[in-house]
Amino acid sequence: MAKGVNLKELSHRLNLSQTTVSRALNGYPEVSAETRRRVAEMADQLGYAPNSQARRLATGRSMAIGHVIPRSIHEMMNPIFLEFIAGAGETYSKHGYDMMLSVVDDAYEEDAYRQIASRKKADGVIVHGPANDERRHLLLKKLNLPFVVHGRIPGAETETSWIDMNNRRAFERATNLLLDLGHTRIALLNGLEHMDFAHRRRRGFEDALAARGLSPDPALLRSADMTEPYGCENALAMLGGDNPPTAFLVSSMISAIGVARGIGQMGLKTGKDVSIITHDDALSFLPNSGEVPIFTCTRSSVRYAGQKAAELLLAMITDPASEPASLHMDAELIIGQSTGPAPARESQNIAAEN
Amino acid sequence: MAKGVNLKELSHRLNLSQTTVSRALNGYPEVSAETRRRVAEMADQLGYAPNSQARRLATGRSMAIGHVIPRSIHEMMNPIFLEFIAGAGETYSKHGYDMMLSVVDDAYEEDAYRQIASRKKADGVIVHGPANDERRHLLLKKLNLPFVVHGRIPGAETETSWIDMNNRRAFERATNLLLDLGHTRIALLNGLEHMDFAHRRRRGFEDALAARGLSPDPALLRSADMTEPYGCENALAMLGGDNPPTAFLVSSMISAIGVARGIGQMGLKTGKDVSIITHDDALSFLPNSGEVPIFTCTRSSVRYAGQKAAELLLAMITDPASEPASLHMDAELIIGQSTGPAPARESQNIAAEN
DNA sequence: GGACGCTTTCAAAGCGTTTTGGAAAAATAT
DNA sequence: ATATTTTTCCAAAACGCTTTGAAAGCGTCC
Repeated sequence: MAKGVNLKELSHRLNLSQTTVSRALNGYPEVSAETRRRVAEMADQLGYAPNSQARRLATGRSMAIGHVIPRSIHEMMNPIFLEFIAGAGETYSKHGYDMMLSVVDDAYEEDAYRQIASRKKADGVIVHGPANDERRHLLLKKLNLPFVVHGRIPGAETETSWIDMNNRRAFERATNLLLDLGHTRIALLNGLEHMDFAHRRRRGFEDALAARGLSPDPALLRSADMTEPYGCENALAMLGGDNPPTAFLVSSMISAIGVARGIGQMGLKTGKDVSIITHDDALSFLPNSGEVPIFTCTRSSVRYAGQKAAELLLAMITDPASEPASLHMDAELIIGQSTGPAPARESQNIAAEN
Repeated sequence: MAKGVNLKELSHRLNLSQTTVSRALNGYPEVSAETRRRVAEMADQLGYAPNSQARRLATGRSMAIGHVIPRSIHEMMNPIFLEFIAGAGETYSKHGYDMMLSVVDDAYEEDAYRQIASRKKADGVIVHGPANDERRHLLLKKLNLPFVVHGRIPGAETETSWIDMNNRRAFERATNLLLDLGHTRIALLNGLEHMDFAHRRRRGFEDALAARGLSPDPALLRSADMTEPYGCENALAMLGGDNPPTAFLVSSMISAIGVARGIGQMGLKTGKDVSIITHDDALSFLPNSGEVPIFTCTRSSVRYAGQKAAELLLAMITDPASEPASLHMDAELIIGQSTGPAPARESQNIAAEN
């Protein structure tokens, strides 16, 4: 309704001191029920809302969480990231925090963190997409800026707070499923393997193979940005080769869709001639959740991860003395239409079947 | 380096007043070159960075742009949105602005705008995904909060600042291309038509048909959230019907991929048996840009739109007296592999061919 | 009837900037 | 040598809130 009413004006109208009004509004105990009521009423009537800059200056807390994202679009700056953000944003709103996004040139990423710390732009940050040679956590520790990692930083698992899915285990289980179905020539279309999550997925894949005495064929391993054409092109190339795979393990639904397209173009049938298992981040615009999902998948809600990461961070900010905490989530393995038994070709030597 | 140096401390070390130091750092003219140099040097050495909250309070400008996004995921909260955000974010960083994202329950959307205004959380906002019965602009005008619309608000085109692509014309041209190729049974898989952009696309489609004396078959019109299954399911349903379409006009690459999948499942070939034209927002993880793109498309970079919208808004904030401005962009019509002449079936009456 | 405790209120001092209104110093003009 | 302008700097007042430290009011206990 009314505009520009500040605390001074409001307290003046009430014949009260700013102190009392402030206390009344912020729920401090040392103010009588009657005054509190009066204050609330008048505040409502005049449409008073505290200026956030002033409050932030006075309290020394910025009530904002920073997310810095490098401008170049790699693995991270993709729909998965958005879904995570959405989840985190919900939590922030619920707790009265703001979300601050900084899109910066790659070269200025470190600078962005420094500024957040020195100019007090945020009370904490979320670190996205940790790489194998991650260093951001060192900087953040130095800056004394609370943070939570989405993913894990190799070698720093115990000294940082993070939330991650069990990537290794998910891909191990997926690979086992394919092996159980009789597939032995399995292609892995992974994300960029300098990223921690992709690295772990690779390990899960290899571990599962190794457990059955198999080792991956380098000709069937790929690592790249998870686009749709990436899936299609590699499916075409591999299926057109002399010793084609009978199954694909894919790191992202988007690429899996590409693989399916490639399979179709070769005149083959997904789930019959060639199997696909993909990881499914439960993105809202790529639902894979029918009664029988299109893709057999390992599924883990990245939106949920966002919510939890935010909660973790907020708790850290509230209690700075708290120990690093972490949340390790297991992905569900969900059977869909894209997998089936390995086609019986020139009987490959699958001896160790039980 | 050093931490917690504030202006007082810094000026003390320099034997200068806060005024002078502030002026030197902010590039005001009334300070000698020599002092400016000294100040800069010491500031650098002590790692001084002005506290943003304090600065904001003093200047009365929050140096932030707000984006409020309702929590429910409709047309908007999708990768297209992210790409727009990325574009806008680049511009903000370049100009020293922060981006503030608010993810709120749908019921609190209006509240979010009110808070941004009353608590001075942002100097302006971007309005995303205007609907046919849009009302947010009225609220924002009342709140006196500068804003730029991504898209157009029907009926308020001249009194608001906006940036949009020419949706109607893009779909008109796309439809004409199909008509020129001999297609007359064209399906339209549109976005949610209570959104302005979808509504315009529909009009472009209908106008093109009407110009050739044709009218759309209601059985071939769909409007929904632009997911992948949406494309596939409708392709299957329509192609399985008695009078199937020979071409699909689709509002999003994601759904177009679904359509292609459906076509494949029917044992048909995209670009030969059935044509597809889609709108392509130039999303980074869905490249459609090979020498001959997979999909014939109308293309318009939504990231660029984000940059421009941000520039527009920043200009409005700098000069509040400025008139509403707008940017109307035409989409490119790009020929890819997904279109071809209409298959000669039981010779439909295509008389008006020239 | 004074000391004590409890509740309720307040004046004033921050928080860390920018900005206003001068003033001292230096340069230029008369 | 004095008057006038220009350059360079400063002390203090915002900005709008929270918080500290103190005091007023009031009932109660010896």
